[in-house]
Amino acid sequence: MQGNNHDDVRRHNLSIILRLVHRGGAASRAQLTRLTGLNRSTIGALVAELVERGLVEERTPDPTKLAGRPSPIVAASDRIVAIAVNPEIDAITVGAVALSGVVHRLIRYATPSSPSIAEAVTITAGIVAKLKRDLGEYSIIGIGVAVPGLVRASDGLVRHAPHLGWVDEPLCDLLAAATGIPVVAANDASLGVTAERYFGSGQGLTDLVYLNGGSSGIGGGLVIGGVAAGGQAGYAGEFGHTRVSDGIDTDSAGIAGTLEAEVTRHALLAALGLQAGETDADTLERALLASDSLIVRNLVNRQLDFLAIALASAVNMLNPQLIVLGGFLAALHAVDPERLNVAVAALTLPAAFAEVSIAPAVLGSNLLMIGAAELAFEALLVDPQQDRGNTTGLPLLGFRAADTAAPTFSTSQGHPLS
Amino acid sequence: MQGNNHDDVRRHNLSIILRLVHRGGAASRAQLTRLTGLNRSTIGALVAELVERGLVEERTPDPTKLAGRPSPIVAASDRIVAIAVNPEIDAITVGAVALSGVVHRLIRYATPSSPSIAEAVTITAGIVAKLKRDLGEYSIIGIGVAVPGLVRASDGLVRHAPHLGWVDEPLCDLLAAATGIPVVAANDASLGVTAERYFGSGQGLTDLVYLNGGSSGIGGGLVIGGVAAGGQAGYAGEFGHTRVSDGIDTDSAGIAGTLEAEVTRHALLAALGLQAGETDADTLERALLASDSLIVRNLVNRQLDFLAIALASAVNMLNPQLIVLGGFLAALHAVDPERLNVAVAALTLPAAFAEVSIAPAVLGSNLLMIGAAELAFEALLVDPQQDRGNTTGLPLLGFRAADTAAPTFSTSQGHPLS
DNA sequence: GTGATACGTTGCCAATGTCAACAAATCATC
DNA sequence: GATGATTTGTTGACATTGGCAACGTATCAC
Repeated sequence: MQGNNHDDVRRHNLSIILRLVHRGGAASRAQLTRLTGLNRSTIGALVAELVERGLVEERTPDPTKLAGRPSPIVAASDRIVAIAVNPEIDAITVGAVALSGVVHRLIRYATPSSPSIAEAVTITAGIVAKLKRDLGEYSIIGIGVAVPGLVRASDGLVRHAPHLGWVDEPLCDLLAAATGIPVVAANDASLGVTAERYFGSGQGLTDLVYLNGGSSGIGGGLVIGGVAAGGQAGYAGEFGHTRVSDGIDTDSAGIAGTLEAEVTRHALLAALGLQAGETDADTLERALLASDSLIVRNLVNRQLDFLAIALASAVNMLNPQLIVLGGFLAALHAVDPERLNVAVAALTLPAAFAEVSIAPAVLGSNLLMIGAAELAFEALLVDPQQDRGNTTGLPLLGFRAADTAAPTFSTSQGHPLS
Repeated sequence: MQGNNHDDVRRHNLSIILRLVHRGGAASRAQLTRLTGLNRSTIGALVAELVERGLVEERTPDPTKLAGRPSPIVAASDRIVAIAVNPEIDAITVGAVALSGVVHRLIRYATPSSPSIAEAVTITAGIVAKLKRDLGEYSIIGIGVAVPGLVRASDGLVRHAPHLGWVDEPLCDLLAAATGIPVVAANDASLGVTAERYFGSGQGLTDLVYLNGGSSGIGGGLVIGGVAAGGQAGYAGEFGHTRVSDGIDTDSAGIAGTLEAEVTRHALLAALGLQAGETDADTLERALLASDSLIVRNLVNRQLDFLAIALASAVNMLNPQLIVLGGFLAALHAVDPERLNVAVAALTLPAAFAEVSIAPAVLGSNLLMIGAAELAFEALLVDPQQDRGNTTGLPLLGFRAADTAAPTFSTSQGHPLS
């Protein structure tokens, strides 16, 4: 229950403009005027401040067919960069993502075994140090980490990452100390839903359920009423432990009859005769679609029916607009979307089912990079004036590398923003 | 994505002060200063505006033991009134609830049979007309209806109220036309969670799950991330249709093995040898606690275990701080809270279970009156300046009865606010 | 009664968005 | 190519609002 003062208005308006150009792509000043309802002169002043802070750039107007004075294009800067990190069992992936959506760098560092927390921090810090040098002229405003496990929202403590064997590890503090850059972390599936919500199949929706099927289990994330729902401590979205049967098989948490116990990637691979380590999501989907084995088909149907029970629970409880399926759940869905639809319809209230869609995730391998970068950008998007009070005259947005060697890009590719 | 201007700041600040004194009870100006972070002079100006609009009243300071000038007490007005309506199968209950929390009137109109939509509107409009006369000097700002069924949030259409037999009834429009007062409607359980959240056991919490057990089934409501989660169309919270077993019994929607199919008030009453129509929630709870029948105890245990499955799904999915149980679910809980706790713990992730509590609803029979009134107050709380632009000099907040007959109160009782 | 403390009130100030008038840049038409 | 219509950026005056400091006021402790 905080009161508003003038600074809040300015901050809010700057925040809205920055969010619009970051998430919606470049927009003309005239478009911003219409979208925000603010006055032309106000937009002019706000954009000027964002330009001065280096957060957006103004480009010459696009040639348009309309009469009238052309409006300059406002685009999020390529030079404001977040570092996205995703530690996994066999590799650590690090990306440098600009506010504009451009992925400047994408580095996958394979590890011989599942990294300990110390190894993960050391490896990441090393990659970050290199990125600092390479991206010397860019402002690195933060690091976002997508963790395959439970992450406490308040301080980024990794409560339990079963896959990696981490328990109660202060990942954020360690990585911040090792790099000198602010670090935020969250559950990977929560970040997946963030990415899908802003840049994927959930654009513009307010009530969104995301389920991701990974090799170690099923996780998910929620957007409810337009806000990412983390729950009290950030553990929301654990769909894998939803009860779907009276079976006795247990999941990773030792609970019987859950979605994660009944619907597994492992079982699908085994039925197909594929090796776990060598099969990515696309390969699995192609193999499932190509298979004419009755055993495989029966397994798929069985898993789809269990999945439907969990989705039905979510639909009845949350009345979402869209359910997004990622990982091997997307592959399952691709085999027989109609079966899933019918099964969910049979278990839900007609009114709630009427306007829900079930769709595969559209963002591919960059999903977690985009989500983790978004997490790191959030502080800046909430308050684009973070460096106010700075009297040095220098931009203080996050860390600025001292080294100014010309950057060379190994990867440079935009979000599917437009 | 709307921009802020000056009016928004003022509106927001007025809104916050009004919410504080409405939901938190009377507060001194000095307290408001501390709570909002606003300046003393600003609080003075804002409170003066609210007083002028008749929304709050300033009282002489309470005698305090502190040194210094005493601060006037700001309290929500008794004269700003919302009308709460709850149609049920055997009666229509109408209450007149003041912004201060005082319940000026509470009228239960018994109906010989389940009312049709036309009957419900006519009966309600009659009671409202009488309330208008009786409360002539008061401003009636709106009507809130708690409907036992699915209500579309966008326009208050009653999609399906199985208990009453209503399908796609434009209740809000009909009642607004019959009374001349703006009407809003929502699902009764959603309003229950609103009431519990602001005035009951969920005060100050941001993530809250509410399940209510009624004679016709099990409904519920959610507060997620501090906002009431209605889902895309307002149908969220239908916990009754969560799958809890592989059983073949079906619920009111024809779905088998759901919470509502396995956990019923009817079965409890039958085991106790009680009549449905004559047993209220308290009586049921006392009978359950007093019973030493093994059959009853086994049934209770069975129902508690099924309830635990549904609650565990909610905990894993939503990571709430509190689960509130109302109606006969509170009675079930009272019999053996520990059994329920243990059963939920066994089905949830330890991290998510660690900080969740399961508690009975504390608001009694006034629950829906308070929730429905809150729904009607919401527009005023969002924008206390609703009548700006009014040049007549008269207060235009909602309807003002023409008749000024001195009101006599049949019921006058405060919320459990303080 | 005196001082300390806490708080309301008042007048001035700074920040911000709005508005209206004007300038600039484009398209359509002649 | 000149002209008008249209759209938009720019500029300066303006209104509104909350912050702030000085002052006044009401209580308590001694």
